[in-house]
Amino acid sequence: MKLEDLLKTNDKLPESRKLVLNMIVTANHISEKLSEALKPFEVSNQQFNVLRILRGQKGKPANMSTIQERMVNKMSNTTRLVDKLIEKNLCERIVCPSNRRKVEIRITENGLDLLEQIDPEIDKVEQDFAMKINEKELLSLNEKLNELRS
Amino acid sequence: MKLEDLLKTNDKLPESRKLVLNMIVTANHISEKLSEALKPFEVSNQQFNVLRILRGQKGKPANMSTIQERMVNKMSNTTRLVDKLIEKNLCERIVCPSNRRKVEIRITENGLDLLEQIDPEIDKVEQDFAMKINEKELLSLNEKLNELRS
DNA sequence: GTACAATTGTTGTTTATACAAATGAAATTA
DNA sequence: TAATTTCATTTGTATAAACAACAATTGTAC
Repeated sequence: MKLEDLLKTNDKLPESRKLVLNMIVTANHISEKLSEALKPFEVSNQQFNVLRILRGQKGKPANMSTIQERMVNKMSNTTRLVDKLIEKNLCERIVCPSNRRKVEIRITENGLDLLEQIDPEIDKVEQDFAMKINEKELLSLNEKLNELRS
Repeated sequence: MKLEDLLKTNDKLPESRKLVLNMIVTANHISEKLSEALKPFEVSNQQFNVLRILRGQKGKPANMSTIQERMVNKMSNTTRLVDKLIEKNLCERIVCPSNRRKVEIRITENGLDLLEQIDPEIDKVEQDFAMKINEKELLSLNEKLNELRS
């Protein structure tokens, strides 16, 4: 959908402003699709993000700072996010034996099971989204997005 | 910055997933730049968005539903957002005389003055961001983002 | 005109987020 | 070894967002 139609404006916007608005609107759009897909599983985008990070550890536990630096949305409150996951028995927290300032967060069997159920749904959302452009465009778009953050 | 470095992952991600993550991360990045620029003026991204919509009315008042449909982040609570702007004397609300369910929101002189101060700062952020790619790429990127929402 | 549905905004409540300060443990240093 | 600094995480608090319920006004059918 054209940006101007979406924002229902008649004004001619400069391309740089269009880019900024387009980025934000498009990212919102895909975030909504993701959270819709996650809804039946009762986990938020952020909670899902943490679960995937924990699975990515492949058995090794993660501590708070590791999770935080790998998150898509850097947010201050990883503690409370992990608390939610623990309540749902999707991960567990143990005080690190070698350094008691640290904690070790580990995904549970339960959490791994849930991720396996969720995976195909998320793949579908991601592919439906990316499918809108062709393979070559996809690769170049990913490169361009990297450049925009430099 | 490369996405994999940003998320500090060693896993090879499929391009469709990269696109989704890249979009979200890049949009967060630009939103942060915007809210940094707005900070000295003590308005949030959303409040700024509403102010620009009101200015775009060119003298005509807007009602709640108009504002809502033009907002970049569709959010339920336009009422309270406008309340904040009224507190700061940046806009005013009058009950619509022809239909008393409706309200008419109008930007104040004060609000217009503030926008004039803010404008160059935001332009700068937008241009710094878009500058990272060349003019031709910028145009094609904007088109591609439109397609991704279709 | 009265009843009923639709429209337009507002409010209440719960949950999430941002930022700063506090806690408690470990490492450093004097 | 006592005091200080640094580190890793947690907690407090204020603000914002999401979602549902509510209220007021209008339009329409009878």
